[in-house]
Amino acid sequence: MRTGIDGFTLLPDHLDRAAQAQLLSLVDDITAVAPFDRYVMPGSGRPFSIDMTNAGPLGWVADKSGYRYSPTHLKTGQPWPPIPDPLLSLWREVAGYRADPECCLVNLYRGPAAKLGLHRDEDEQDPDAPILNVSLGDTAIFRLGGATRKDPTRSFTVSSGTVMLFSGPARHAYHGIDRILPGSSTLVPGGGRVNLTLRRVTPPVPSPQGACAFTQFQQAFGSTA
DNA sequence: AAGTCACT
DNA sequence: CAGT
Repeated sequence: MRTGIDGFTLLPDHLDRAAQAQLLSLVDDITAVAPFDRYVMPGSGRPFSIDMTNAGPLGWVADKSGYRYSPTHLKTGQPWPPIPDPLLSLWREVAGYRADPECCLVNLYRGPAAKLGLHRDEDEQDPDAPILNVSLGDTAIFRLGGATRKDPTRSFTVSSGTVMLFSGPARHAYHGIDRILPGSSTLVPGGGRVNLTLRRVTPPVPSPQGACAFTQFQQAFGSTA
């Protein structure tokens, strides 16, 4: 589907109700191990308005010191649970990337105050891998801009089962969630929206360019010297 | 500022 | 609703 920004793909209703319910159930399994957390913003220490957790070898975290990827949950200290197979399958089907994602960030938007301001995903070391986004539950008003904060933005709704892919230029585009439309879905008990974003964090080996055998050896086996 | 708001 |  074309939308104005190169590399952006919108797939409304890509997942049927059964698939949505399955993913939500898998999110329950994730949060049983890695409970939702309410991060605070770097510097200000003000809390986000949404709850977050992760699956995968690396999880996106935030605290007063900054944004980063962590192999463990900030509060429990435990590793994140693995990314469920159906999500890996979805990535392989839709993302068109040669390596699997390392992070599934789970965002829970609940209540009228839940939003996420315009931002770019720029904490990943692999700048080329696409980002895959899955909407579950209540409809959100999503905003998509461009490469800089000054670029024009436009908003549109994303309902449960919608999948979005950000590749190429859209991979680094500003985006955010303006608000949630309460009561727009019955999928999430008690209402709310669950958003999943699948990210590749580290560059896969061997790297596409710079295919130096020694570098590949170092990347594969680690360098201790 | 992965924020919030008032105003056009 | 989009921009400041």
